[in-house]
Amino acid sequence: MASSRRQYPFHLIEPKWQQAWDAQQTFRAWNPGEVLADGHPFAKRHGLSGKVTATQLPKKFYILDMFPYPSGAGLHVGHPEGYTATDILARYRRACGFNVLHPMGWDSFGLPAEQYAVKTGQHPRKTTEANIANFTRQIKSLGFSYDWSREVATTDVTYFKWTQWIFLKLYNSWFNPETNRAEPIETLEYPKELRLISDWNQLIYESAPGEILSKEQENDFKKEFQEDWNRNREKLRREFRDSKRLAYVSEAPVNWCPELGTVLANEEVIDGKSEVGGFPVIRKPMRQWMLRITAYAEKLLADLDTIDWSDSLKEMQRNWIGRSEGAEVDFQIADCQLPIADSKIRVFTTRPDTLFGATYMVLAPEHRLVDVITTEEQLSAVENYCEHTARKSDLERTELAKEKTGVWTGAYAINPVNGEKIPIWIADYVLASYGTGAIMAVPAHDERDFEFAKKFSLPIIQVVQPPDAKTDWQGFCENGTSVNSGFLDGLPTAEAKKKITAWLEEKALGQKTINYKLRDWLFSRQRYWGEPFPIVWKVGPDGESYHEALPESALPVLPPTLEDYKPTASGEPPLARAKEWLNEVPGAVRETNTMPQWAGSCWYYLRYLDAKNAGTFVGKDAEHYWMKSGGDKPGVDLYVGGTEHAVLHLFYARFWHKVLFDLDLVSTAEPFFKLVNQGLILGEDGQKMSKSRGNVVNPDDILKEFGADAFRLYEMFMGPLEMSKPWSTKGVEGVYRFLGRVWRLFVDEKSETAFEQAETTAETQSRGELLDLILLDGAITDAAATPAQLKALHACIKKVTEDLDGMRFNTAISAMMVFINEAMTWQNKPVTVLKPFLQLLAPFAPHLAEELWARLHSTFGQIAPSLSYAPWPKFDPAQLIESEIELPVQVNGKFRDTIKVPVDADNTTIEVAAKASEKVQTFLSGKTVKKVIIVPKRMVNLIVG
RNA sequence: GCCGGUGUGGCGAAAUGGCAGACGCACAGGACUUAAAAUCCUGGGACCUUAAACAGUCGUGUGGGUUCGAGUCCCACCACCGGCACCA
Repeated sequence: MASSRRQYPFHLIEPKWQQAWDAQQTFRAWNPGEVLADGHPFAKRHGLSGKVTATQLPKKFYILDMFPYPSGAGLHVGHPEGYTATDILARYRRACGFNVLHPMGWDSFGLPAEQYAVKTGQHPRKTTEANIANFTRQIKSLGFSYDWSREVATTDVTYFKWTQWIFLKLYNSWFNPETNRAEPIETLEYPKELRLISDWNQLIYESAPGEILSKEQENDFKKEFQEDWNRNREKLRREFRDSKRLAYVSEAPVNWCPELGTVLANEEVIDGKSEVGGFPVIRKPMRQWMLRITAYAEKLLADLDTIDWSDSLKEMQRNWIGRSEGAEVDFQIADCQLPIADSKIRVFTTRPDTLFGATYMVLAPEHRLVDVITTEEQLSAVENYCEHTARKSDLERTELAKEKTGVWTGAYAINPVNGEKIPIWIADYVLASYGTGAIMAVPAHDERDFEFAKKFSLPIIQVVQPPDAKTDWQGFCENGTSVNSGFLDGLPTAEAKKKITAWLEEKALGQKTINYKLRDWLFSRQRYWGEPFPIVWKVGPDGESYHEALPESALPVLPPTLEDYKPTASGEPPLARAKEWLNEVPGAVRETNTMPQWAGSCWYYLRYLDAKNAGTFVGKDAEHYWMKSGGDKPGVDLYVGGTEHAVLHLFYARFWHKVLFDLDLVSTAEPFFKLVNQGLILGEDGQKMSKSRGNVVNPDDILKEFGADAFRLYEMFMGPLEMSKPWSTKGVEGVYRFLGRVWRLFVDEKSETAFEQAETTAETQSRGELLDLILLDGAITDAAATPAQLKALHACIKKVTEDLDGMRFNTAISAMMVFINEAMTWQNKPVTVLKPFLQLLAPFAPHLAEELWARLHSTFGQIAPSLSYAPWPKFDPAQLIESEIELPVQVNGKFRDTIKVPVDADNTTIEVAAKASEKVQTFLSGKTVKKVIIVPKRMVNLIVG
């Protein structure tokens, strides 16, 4: 493939500068309190030395990439798209004088390494390390300006120790609805009967009000109470406490894949089958760790308004949270002999105004009361139905959505507004997990209820009149006016909702409620290659087991060494195989689940701030400087990554961050101020890149043939960052040619020929020195620039600067192409024009720019200041001002000609000039000019009739 | 079904309501070369006229509208991509 002649010796230039940046730690970012390296270009630029304080440091700019999972397949061309965009901006911001934090790391826990371990017995750490090494090589070969001293990997013990530590924080916190924030579990108030024995007098008074006890009686009471306490209350207190923690245990149905012998996350299940292997997945209840993310639903929703994310992304998160306002209403079960708690069915509805139209009720098949209310005659039918639906997966339930199914329980409920007896059905179109798991069915004004009612011939009563009389009221689900609704009649929907809700509250039949689709986060996986929980299980005096957190001093909890990484035959996680490890803590057994891959990525952006800190997850000063006090924007200034993480990662990370914020461990409510999703890069055929399609492009191949600068430039030139766009290797050649033209603008052609000849015969080792054979073009001088040259330069500065601010990389590159196309025609090339141009090019093609920058300086006997920290060129508008401008002339709105007029010409002059144009005259002849529209400096339009 | 995004030459794309197609790819012609590659120069939306050009007409998914003027703003629709999907 690489047969054609190189445009320029990138194969020597790129490694040369990558090594130089590495050796000088050019891109090292400095924290407050750190001692700057002597002579570091950052120190020179900002006139700093020695130990720096937060106030001495310039403004921070935190620019972050979503760190990759280091897969065995290596980098694909999609990764460098976002990485290049952020790198360009990082370099640009450095030139603008910011203290830029631009780190990289590895989301290295994950299933592939584990599955490889199951197959081969190779420890996942080995696979992971090899993959990280390969990713590092590939990423470094692209010349990104990462501060590698801050590299983190979620699988590093020094990292996941703090992931476990944060888990302990979650475990040891509860969400206080009164203060509306997470608090240490110690602030939890227990119900009266569970309070600690802190005040005997109070206790004695409460158990025997009005009595005065003798000393003896009091002692007896204390003894008895203490014994009773020891028997029961400690356990009850613990259960109460555990039920409030942000990390808690529940029995939840999970996606169990018998074939793989593991539980899968929802996102790993596609169409009811495992993403890997395509094996069937069934629902199975298992003991699981959950995180109480639902407590943060409102904050996660409200704070979206404070961050600069795309509307579509915010919308996805809003949908995920699924907030809906409505009311809960209690329906009395008719002819009911049950205890009070069981005698009512509570429903959630967003349309309480339609209550008069409720003609039946539906319970989810899993609803608690199904067994209780079903009548003798209906028993077998109901049992049958429940059993049938239980066997269906979620997918089957929705797939069969077109055809509603259900069965009558034989029972009735009383509609609280009109006392009507309405039948209670069960149907799987009602989900147990949303709302109360029961609904009031209003078939006239709900599509699903309407369908169901038609199928089972249930009554349909109109209670909403559509605003347009022609609209059919049957199945009308929007807002209208209440009818057939007693005291609501005539009210528009919004008001009817308010009135009925107030009425229900007054009668204690219901209340206004807010419901969320969001569920708590299932946080445990039955895997080996994840963070072990810092949790042990103990057995209480009653023989029941309970969980307990390990102390911070027990961190990190390391995973055991195993021979076999498969889950046990009984379906227990692989960690259960390590008998010794399991029983390491005296009197306790370790938790054998591990955390999901999302755990590590929930806080890595914080670890970067202070990656080496052994004493805490992130130092306070570093956190405060980078996240809050040091810059214009709170949190990460710019976060770039793919849409595939639009909900999960970005949602989970926001949640953790908010908990840490509540616990006073971070200083902002949101982690990522601005977020941009880069678009997908498709294959050359316009299809998604995939091995099976055979359209995958390997960056290594492109780099080898065209170099890193061309690769970077092409990825940015393809189109707007956020769009999906197809790859074109021909397109790479185009920008590669552009870089070649830049090179030829600067170098002497004869010397390059000499270099090429020398290179073919040279030893490999000495090839780097051969670069010295290449000389600068003699036309480059320190002569003054012409106005035309300055105009070309400043037009370019303006466009590139504006486009970088707006992240329009493709048009910035085209502006540089325009400059080069013009500069190629110059006989004299003033150094004062070429230097600023190289600065503009530097963020995009840093290796080539550095090389030429160094040559320009050395040729003119100067020592080159670091290009990476050279102040960004200033645009001078004076250089673009012209004495004459071209104006388009339209006749009746159609373009006919252009005229040249002085830039400050008045309207009369312009009108005369426009009418004088020959081409225009042909359209004016025989007609009168009725109106002249002149937009200063833009155009002229003559209206004729 | 709902939500979001995108529709512009052969292709990737560009255009604060003001000369549509900058820049690049591919293509064609020319220069250089023994030749090729590389490089440099030139051309190019469609149609119609023409020896050629000039001029002209049409042209930004479709149909309307606002405006002196619309790729851009408004209304309705179509297609493709992404997300959600019985959430009461």
